[in-house]
Amino acid sequence: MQIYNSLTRKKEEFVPLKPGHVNMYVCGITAYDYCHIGHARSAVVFDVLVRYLRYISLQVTFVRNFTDVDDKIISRANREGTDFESIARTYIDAFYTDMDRLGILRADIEPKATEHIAEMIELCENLIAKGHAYATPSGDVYFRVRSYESYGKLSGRNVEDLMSGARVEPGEEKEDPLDFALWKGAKPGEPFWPSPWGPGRPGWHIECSAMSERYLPLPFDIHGGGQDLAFPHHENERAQTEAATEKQFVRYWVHNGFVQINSEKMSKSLNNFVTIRDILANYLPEVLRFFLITKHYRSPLDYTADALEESERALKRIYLTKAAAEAHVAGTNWTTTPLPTEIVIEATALEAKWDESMADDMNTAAALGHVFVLMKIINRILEDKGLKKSEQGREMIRNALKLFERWGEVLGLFLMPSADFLRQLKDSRVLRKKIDTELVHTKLQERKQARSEKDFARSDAIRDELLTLGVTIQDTPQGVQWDVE
RNA sequence: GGCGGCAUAGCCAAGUGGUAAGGCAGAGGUCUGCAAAACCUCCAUUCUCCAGUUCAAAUCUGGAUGCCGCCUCCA
Repeated sequence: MQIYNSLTRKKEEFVPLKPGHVNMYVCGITAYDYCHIGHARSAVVFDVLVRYLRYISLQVTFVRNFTDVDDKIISRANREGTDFESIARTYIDAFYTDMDRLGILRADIEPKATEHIAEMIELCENLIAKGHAYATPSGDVYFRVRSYESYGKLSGRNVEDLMSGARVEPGEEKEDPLDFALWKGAKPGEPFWPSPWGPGRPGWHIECSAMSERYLPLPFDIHGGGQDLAFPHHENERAQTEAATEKQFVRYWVHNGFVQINSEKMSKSLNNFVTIRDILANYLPEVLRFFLITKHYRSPLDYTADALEESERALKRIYLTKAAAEAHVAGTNWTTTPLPTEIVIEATALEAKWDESMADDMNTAAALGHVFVLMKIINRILEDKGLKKSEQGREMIRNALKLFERWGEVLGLFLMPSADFLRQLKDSRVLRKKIDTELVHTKLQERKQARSEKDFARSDAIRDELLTLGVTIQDTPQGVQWDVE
């Protein structure tokens, strides 16, 4: 496949270092709050990447860490009068709850920073020994940025440009404003671990360097994370690991784009964070997942309620088609009517097109387009009385269902039994629109009575009344059905 | 100020040299007591603007305009 490498700023052919095997590390969360939709996007993007790599028969070792000690965790613990461990535990548990609902596969290795303090200390010692870092009297250790000559390459900046924005906080003992902390001496009331520089705790960047090197041989193939992590976090990781090991750190850097809320950046000051929980209170997890892959992973994605509802409608259509297809292939008495060649040609081409889209820097937006074409093919057969009974048509639909399954496995979509999805969707809409189902059933009874008396004026009046509540009804041969729009 | 990205129909969105995927909305049709849902068909001679390269440009180059991100914790 082709993948965009942030380091070279180009799409490159992805060739794992060890044939057939991919080593991949993605920065996980800092466990100090509930995950928001931005975390969800990052998680889904790399989840699809792992699933896709496995789909193309590569073995993947996937490492995703947890930062479970950090300034923000500590300050939240202080604010809530508890310890940092309990804050970290709470939000790691919440992470699993949310991500499981989104169908995010567990990573193969999920290290926690506090379990790897020894490796971090060792890395600091190594950097000091090589002259890339230095300890200060108060027990901090800083990385000597100017000692690593390609600093800035990943994020596309040079040290001179960085100088203008750099500053030294009061109390810092840096040789150079650009230097960053590898180890922070403990202040009163903070958690600490013993070290050669006195009690303290690791800086954020060193955690990922230590944990990735601990579990993956260098250089490893893919390092992922959100776009904002490129600088300074990934830049610093790269500097630390390459300076310490004198080996290349990462072969392909992959960064996902941001989620915006109503065209604005999510930020503390705008107070517009939307958590996964907020969304899943109103929408099915699969709807959110679908929405998150409707756009290419490197582009910004704008979250709005309308956009999510559009995804919901689209998914509903897909499941309806899938349900119809499944019911159809279970039938009997087939004919030898041949399928028109143009349908056969289009369907045959579709699988290759889908593969091409995904192989092109994981173009999920294009891949979803092909899913809709597949639906159209299924529906064309189902709607044509001749083709519907045809043996060839049935085979085509069977194949289409197999494709749905294979593609769905990669995208993490369309995996529920159709009836379950459709039922859950209706329940979710009833809840969201606060529909009084008792009232609906009463009204439907009245309408049934009216219809049996051929009192269509009254029947239609009831229908209009329900419509104002957001309830649509359909008269089918199996009786009346209702749904929420 | 430095670095980077984006600009495709009413809206969302693919498309990096060969003549505009897909979705939503809209129009027509099938179905229906009428509807709805579902399905089918139609819906950009054109890709922000200007200049250039080329047999050929939404795609490459230069310029203009507009929007956005990073440079500080951030997915």
